[in-house]
Amino acid sequence: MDYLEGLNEPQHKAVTTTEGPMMIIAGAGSGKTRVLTYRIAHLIKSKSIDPFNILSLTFTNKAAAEMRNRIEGVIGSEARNIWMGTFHSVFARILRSEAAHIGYPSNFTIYDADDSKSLIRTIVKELNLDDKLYKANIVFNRISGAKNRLVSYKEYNANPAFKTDDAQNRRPELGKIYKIYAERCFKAGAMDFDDLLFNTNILFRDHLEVLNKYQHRFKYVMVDEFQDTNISQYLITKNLSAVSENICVVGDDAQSIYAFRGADIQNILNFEKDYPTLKVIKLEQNYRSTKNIVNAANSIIGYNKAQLKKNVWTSNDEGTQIELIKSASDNEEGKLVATSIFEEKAQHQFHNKDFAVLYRTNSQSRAMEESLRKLNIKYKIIGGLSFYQRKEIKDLLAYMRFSINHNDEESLKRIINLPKRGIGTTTVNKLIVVANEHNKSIWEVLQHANQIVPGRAANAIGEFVALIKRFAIEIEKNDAYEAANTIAKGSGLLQDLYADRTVEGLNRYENVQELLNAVKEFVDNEEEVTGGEEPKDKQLGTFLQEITLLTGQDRDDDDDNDKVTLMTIHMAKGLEFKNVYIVGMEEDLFPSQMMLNSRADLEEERRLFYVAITRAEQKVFLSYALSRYRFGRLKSCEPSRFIDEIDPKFIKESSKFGGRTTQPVTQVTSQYAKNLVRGSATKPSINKASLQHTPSADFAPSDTSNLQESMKVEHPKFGFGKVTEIDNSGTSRKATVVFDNFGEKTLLLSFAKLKIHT
DNA sequence: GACTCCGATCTTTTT
DNA sequence: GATCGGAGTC
Repeated sequence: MDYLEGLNEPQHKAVTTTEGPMMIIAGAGSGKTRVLTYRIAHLIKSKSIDPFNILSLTFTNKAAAEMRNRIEGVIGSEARNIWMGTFHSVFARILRSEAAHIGYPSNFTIYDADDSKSLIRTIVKELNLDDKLYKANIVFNRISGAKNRLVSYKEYNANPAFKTDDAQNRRPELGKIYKIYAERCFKAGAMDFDDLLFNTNILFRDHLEVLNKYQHRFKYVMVDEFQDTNISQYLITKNLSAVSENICVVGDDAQSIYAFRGADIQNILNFEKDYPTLKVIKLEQNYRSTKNIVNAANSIIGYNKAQLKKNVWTSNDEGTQIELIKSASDNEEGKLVATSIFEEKAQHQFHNKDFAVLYRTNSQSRAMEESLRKLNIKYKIIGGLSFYQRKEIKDLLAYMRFSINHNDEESLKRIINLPKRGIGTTTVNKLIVVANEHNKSIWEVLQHANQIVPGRAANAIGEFVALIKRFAIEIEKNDAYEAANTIAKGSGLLQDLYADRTVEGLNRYENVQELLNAVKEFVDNEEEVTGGEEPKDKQLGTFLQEITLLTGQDRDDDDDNDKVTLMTIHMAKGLEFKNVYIVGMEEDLFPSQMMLNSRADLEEERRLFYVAITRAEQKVFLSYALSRYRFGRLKSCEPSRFIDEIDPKFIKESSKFGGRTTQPVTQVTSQYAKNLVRGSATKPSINKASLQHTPSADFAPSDTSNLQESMKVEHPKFGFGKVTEIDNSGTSRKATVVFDNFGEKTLLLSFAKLKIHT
């Protein structure tokens, strides 16, 4: 088989070992996608397995589509029949055809996180609970966590452990909210993201004949990014492959970064116990990065205790050291990074697309964008506030959703008075309360509105109902594009936006047009995204499902590819770039203070750092600022502890930018700008002293320029220690310190946070 | 019921 | 620096 040529030994084994349970531990850059692709091709070509019997779960739909293309290149058009996609999209599809078994309509709506939180807010209000205490985010996370561990609201309320736990957190009513939330979703014919997995589990648990059907269909199951699956997902795959036991999981424990949404690293560590005959293959050779990058990454991840043994290595070139860029403020950081990209491009003939800027939080993109724009460097942002979260888009989508599923409460609330029809919140709330009290569906209540609300509102509702009925017929009869057009025009949304001639209004109008284009593209597009046996249908409902389940990377449909990519580190999973800038390398930002406060999981943050660095093929830049705007306030920052953790051999300060005298910050706060407009402005309150590097009140590092051997020092993280060696030989000074509790460490003096004790 | 203005609050990360 | 909700007014 020609496709087997050029594989190294473990890769070859991973491709050709097809039977029985198997785990592939794939280090960063070890050619995992290649292995997965060829493995499927091999199953079909050499083992004559029907593509129809293969299920491959990937991290993004885009990855699935690309893999399908590559397999098609090897085996031909048969590849179309492989079931491929994300957990959510594959099982949403299965749930649609099996919905009746669990009492759902097959046209159920999928609630995104915004819908879920909005519903939670409504419930909290209805129960007269304190919305400061029962914040939508907190409640939602709690419910989500329960569902991901397969705890139903009944089990939740029956288990005293949850009760006492909630009571201790001063939120005793959480169980009640969970119950009402679940009931309301069910009544609205809606599933949230977690329900897609939760209900699949219920379906398989309670309907063995259904499980059996899929067990026999999916004779070979593959799971990519296994380290980021949660218990719910794990159980689905385990059940599906219980008959054939041909389950192959691929993952890297060092890249597990989704514990916060229920991913359980124990899945990977316990897999062996569940499958005693498990074969384990390790892919340890890195083909992506330079030696310097691989070794630096290894030196970081070495600090983690929880990990499987593996030895990632590369035969690639040595490469250059990681460069450290220091700046006075977040705005200057943007400037320096943009300038650096500009210069790298000029010096080494790189293209824009060879660069990625990675950050911990989405809000960090702003400063970068500004600077890149100023230097005329094209960029694109992956993730963040997506197109589909814009108000005008959500409004139109809500019309579509409600026209398909007349009980979708969240969509109804969005559109019933949009454009204004004289149906106010008082009326809507009354209707919802009546529906819930009499256990009637919203749709039913709407049709008898005249018995509940005054004549004028009732008339308006009557017209609204007629409108929706018209749309429903339209959707039934026509393809998605025609239906979407009718809805956009018939609802009055399009005219409303057209009438608004402001810049924002024009923008919104264009966005809606763009959405309609996307529907058109969907209708025209012959490609299948999810795979499976049915011919692709061009119904509006299918379009809606696809866009709700798009992952961040899926949404990257920019035709102009030569752009610098900006995204969070989470979004960068599975991608690679020639050069990577990791910005905002500051304590409390990365590692995130929030993460450390809420879950105390420094190791996950470190894995995130590991993921970020290993995206790069050639060069890594780390950047930190000494001050940064957060919550509209300028705060001083200290360099991240992660910088210290890199073995100094692999890192150096950027000769171009390190230590340059920096501009004072001239930005003013939004409050100041507002006051200025009102004419009541007081002086801008930028404190110049705050620009100086003052890590924390109780730990002020000393000037290390006169640090000498055998001096006693203190470090904020490592505690007390003694200097054993000062190294002045290189471009930057280094000190070796033996810490009382942490042993010997070598620190770069120019940014070492050391306090000298004389 | 619609509209406007002000202040509070928030920011991890995502399907 | 954006969004949301509440209060006040038409």
